Amino acid sequence: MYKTTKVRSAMLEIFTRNPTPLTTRDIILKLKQNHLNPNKTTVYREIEFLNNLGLITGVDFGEGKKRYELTRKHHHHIICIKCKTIKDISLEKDLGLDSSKIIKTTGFKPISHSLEFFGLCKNCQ
Amino acid sequence: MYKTTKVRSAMLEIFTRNPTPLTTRDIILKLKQNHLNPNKTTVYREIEFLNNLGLITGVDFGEGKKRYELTRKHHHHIICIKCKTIKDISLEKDLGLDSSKIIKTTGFKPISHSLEFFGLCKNCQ
DNA sequence: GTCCTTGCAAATCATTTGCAGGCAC
DNA sequence: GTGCCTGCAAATGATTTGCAAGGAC
Repeated sequence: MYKTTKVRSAMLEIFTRNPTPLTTRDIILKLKQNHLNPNKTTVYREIEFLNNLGLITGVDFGEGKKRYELTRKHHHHIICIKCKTIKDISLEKDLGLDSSKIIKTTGFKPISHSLEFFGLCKNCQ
Repeated sequence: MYKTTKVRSAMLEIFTRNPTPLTTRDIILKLKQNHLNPNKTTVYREIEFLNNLGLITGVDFGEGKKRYELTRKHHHHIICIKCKTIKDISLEKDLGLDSSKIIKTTGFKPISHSLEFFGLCKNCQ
């Protein structure tokens, strides 16, 4: 059975408090602020654990590293190409609408998609 | 001024012949088939060169590595989560429509976006 | 006490950098 | 000959793995 460890509780709390997709580095820094100094291996394994449970979800902005955020209602992000600030975006029309068309034109059965926007935040414009 | 080298010509031809986004590894393999054995550093630098000229465009499926394809009309992809086969997708309605809404709700000025689909190809279903 | 968790060191993988030598023009 | 191109080795950064020790229940 799963165990309630310090790192686990702290990471869940960090994800809960931070609405922004976090890198492993971000997480380790925030754990330090909580007076926890786990090995990065532990953090990677805990990420995998929470991800497998579906509690967190991976996001990739093509930065060469993954980010993770608490799993919640389907949404997208816009990331500032200068300062990397991230904001959520919700599109009213769902892209899933195109499923039948994708099946027809490609033969693929779509399961999920990733849609991320890039731009300039208010400060960096 | 730019020079016409064997690797440069071969890579351009490879991108032209292959409609699918290629990894560095893919490119090196295909160069070998063309009896070229360049150092991977050379390939990375050539990718950067062609990318800076805008001749090729980077694509990221969250695989932990980048892919590149010949630059052409805006489109998206669907990748098979099992065998990694990739197919193009064109959506009639452009997502740029949401720009003004994004500006209003987030304060960000959107510049580009990445939209990739994941699913199962005909064989893997 | 059992077995999940953790730490540490080392390995793996994609990508980058510094520097010296090589080739296109 | 000049200046871009290339190779090689080593560095960097993210992520993974093996194994032995530690801690939750």
